[in-house]
Amino acid sequence: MTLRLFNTLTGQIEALVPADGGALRMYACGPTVYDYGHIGNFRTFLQIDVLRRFLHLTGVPVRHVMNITDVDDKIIRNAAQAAVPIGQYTAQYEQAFFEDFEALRIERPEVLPHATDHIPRMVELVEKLAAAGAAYRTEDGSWYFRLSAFPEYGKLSKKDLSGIADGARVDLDEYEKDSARDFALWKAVKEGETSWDTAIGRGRPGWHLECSAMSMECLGDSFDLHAGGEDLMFPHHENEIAQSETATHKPFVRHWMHVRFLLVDGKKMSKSEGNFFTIRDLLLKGYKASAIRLALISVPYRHQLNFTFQGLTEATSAIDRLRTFRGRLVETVFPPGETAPMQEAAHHARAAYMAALANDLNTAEARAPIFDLVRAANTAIDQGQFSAADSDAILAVLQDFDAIFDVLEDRDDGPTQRALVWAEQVGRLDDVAPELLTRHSLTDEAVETLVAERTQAKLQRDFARADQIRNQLAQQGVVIEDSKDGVRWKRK
RNA sequence: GGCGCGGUACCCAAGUGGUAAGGGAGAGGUCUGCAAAACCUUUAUGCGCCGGUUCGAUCCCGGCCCGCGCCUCCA
Repeated sequence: MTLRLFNTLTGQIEALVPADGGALRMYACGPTVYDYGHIGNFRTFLQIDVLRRFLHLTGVPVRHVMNITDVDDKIIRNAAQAAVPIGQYTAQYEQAFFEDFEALRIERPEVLPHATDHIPRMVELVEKLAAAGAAYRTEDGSWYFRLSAFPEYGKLSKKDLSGIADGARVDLDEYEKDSARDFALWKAVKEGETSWDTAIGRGRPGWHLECSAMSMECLGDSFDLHAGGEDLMFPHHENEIAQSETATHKPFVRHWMHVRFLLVDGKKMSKSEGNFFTIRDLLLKGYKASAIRLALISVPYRHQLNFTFQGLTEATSAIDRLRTFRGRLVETVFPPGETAPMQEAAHHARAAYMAALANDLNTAEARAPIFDLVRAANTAIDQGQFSAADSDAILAVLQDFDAIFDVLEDRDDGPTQRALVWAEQVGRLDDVAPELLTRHSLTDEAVETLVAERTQAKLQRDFARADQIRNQLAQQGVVIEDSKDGVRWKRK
């Protein structure tokens, strides 16, 4: 099954296949590690994770490169304020970023280049552009890209910049950019700033240059897919195309994927609006990592996602339903054999699920057949028309579902515990939801003991005692479920 | 102003030229000592408004209203 994915460059939904028949070579613009990542950042990374997981599920090997921008204006400014070297400053946020990555179960890209490790490649690229007459140096020692050298500029974002590109030239005496739209390739050193001494002078790379240099170094002059948030389309990706294609005279990227923004309560997230959330903020409020993951991927990547706390709560309930169902299949002993309706239902669910994903990664549509299957199977089980092979077939479908969504296994405790430890370290315990602190006051063994005592009480028809224990456990976040096959409990 | 996206039930959210997936929430019921879980039933003659094309439009075309994003650092 071939993935059909919208291509920003052509405006069409097109098959995404490796050009050379080997691994699909993809590049995603990664984080600038100057602060904690927010849910908007992670929506983009999660959607890219859905893409790579689907490629894997369909047997397409992937070589995925994501850069770490570890030098830029904000980093230099913040590191100076903290009076530490930028490498020390960025290390803590890079570590935090990957902790959040792991909490959300985002798969690690194959290659994670750091900008500061690839300065020579960037310098080479500037030299190459300068030789071609497409880059020039200003009096202060900065280098700019000459937009007029690349007539196709604007082809990705569909902007017509012809009127601006030919705008008024300024006198050479003013030592300014030749054209207002020309963008910086290399920024000359300023007093006290981190810089590199190179053949093109002392300074540091511009952001756009970093991505061109590292992507081509890791993936070749032309590669299959480049992904990022919609805001990067212009000017960042447009500039990457201009630099790269001017330098190589080859098509830079065949397929461009842009993830639309996440809104919070209908508005773009920003610190000034007060609707700005990091993953850690949500974990401390008591939301589960799996719920965050599901909420952020359930709306297809080409649609705006309006993030709300209610949405997180709904995702939590949806996950509970799936986990409960799977638990039922795993724990129940069904009679041997298979039933035609259930085999058919399983087959149909998988086909519908895969087709929805193959169609431009429609995650919302992909969920539906899975929930249909849950209902059909639960009904069949209740009616005693369900066999062991049906269970196996459905578990296999769930496994494929989880190969993308990855929420069925309850691994939520780890991220929450780590967030609590972090909150203590950085002095944010005041932001922790109270129930989170009491939730884990009971060990599994203690719960088992109480559950056993309650079962005993029930056998003796001492329902008052049994209910008392159940209430006590509920207050500590443990839910009890009685069934024919025994007592189940889970942490809420 | 330029470019682009969206407006579907109480909420979230797919989708199709032939009469509306799924999730959540609510209500009633089955089961249960009672709950929980699970299942069943139920909640849009309707898909922003007005025209047009069509045998037929929520889905195509035009206009209007409303919301949002990008155009500057930004996922």
